[in-house]
Amino acid sequence: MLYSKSFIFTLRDDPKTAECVSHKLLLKGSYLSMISSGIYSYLPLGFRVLENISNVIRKNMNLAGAEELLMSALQPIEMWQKTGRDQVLSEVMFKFKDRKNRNLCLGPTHEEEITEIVKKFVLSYKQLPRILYQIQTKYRDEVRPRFGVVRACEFIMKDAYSFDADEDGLGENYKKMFSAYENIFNECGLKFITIEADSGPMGGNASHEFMVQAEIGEDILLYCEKCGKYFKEKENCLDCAAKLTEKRMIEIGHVFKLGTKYSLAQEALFVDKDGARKPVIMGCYGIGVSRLLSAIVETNYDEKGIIWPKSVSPFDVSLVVLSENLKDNAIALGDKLERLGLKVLVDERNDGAGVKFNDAYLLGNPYIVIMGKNYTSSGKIDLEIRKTKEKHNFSEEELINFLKEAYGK
RNA sequence: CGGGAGGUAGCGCAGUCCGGCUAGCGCGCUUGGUUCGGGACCAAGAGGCCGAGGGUUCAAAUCCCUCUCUCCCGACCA
Repeated sequence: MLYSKSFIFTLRDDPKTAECVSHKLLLKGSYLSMISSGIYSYLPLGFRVLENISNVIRKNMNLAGAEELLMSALQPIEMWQKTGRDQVLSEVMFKFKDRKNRNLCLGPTHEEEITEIVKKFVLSYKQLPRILYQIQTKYRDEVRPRFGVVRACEFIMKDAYSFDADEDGLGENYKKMFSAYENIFNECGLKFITIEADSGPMGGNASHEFMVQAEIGEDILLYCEKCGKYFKEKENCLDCAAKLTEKRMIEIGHVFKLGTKYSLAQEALFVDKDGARKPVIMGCYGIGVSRLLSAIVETNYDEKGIIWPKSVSPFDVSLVVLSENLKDNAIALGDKLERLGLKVLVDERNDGAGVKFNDAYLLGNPYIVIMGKNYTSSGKIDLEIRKTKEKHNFSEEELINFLKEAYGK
């Protein structure tokens, strides 16, 4: 992909409307475009990262035996009346009427809808257990949207729902999802912690939150420097009694054991082995996909810009060409790398070296490859690792082998 | 929803107290030339209903009123 043909328009100055690091860098790097407060469009770069995150999630959900579907965002209010959550979530729902005067909302979450679907098809214990998930846009009329895509009114969420015939089954699925989440966040380069949480308006009897530490975190946990443990309560460390310090945390995922709250209210019943009709036992598991964009940046950046983990970066390589007469060579090298399955952004713009380097640092792709006077004089290509700043001087063949190895190609 | 800060060119800002504007500056953009391994230089250009509406005044970006949008702190947050 050629830089000059890409929809990449970095800003030189920090955007004024952004205060926090991730929001600033995502706007500055033209990953996002703000439409209104809490409403964002993902530009091609941002969309690439979103897709990469989604694919990490898909891979791990599928491995855990979950099946992907896509539910409607448009929902009739009546669906919510059975569980009473039309009242509970009334404030956050975007509500309106259709031409037949029917009350609709844009789904803020999907427990009710998935329960209606499962109720229709799952009639026997033989059809259990199941895990279904989707990656879909949610709508919440937030009181105070903030930090860009961290808390937005329209956002992308991965929501999964498990269905079991008994508590043991739920326990197993809960564990499966829990460890899938650990894999997902690890692969996304996030240093997360887990903590037991209240289930709040979701209902249910057990839940864990996955959190990363960041300045802009909206939740506060107490941290023990000695034990490296986090606590919710304002006591001293339960292990070593040391004083605790406050840490701000971003919630990136949340898993809940829902039990029968929804299945009872919506009469999602199945016939068990003993012939009795019983409510299906549910769990739900959410990841803020668009929020991860911010969370990853918030925890992976330096003074020059973003440092994407390899798993989610928009490109694998920023190939910077510093001489106009090397353009063709660079494009040829880019093609070669792309045929190996690498994503390469060839910066062949007629701009000074500083501009190109700074943009490469800002955009944050893991490898910066430089073709310039070293190539002209000795056929050598420079490579800089964005994260470690480590530099190499390679022949073309060495470079290709290095990148092949780095990406297991 | 309470408190605070803001809205002037695509982006970042000055000007607002103390009215005189035919509204500036930097970046970016266009054209030509010189540069070309670290946000280059010269020359010539284009680009604004000064957030919106009303008022005061000979005269409003500037003063007054109303509204609106954005950001921050807090409350809230599946």
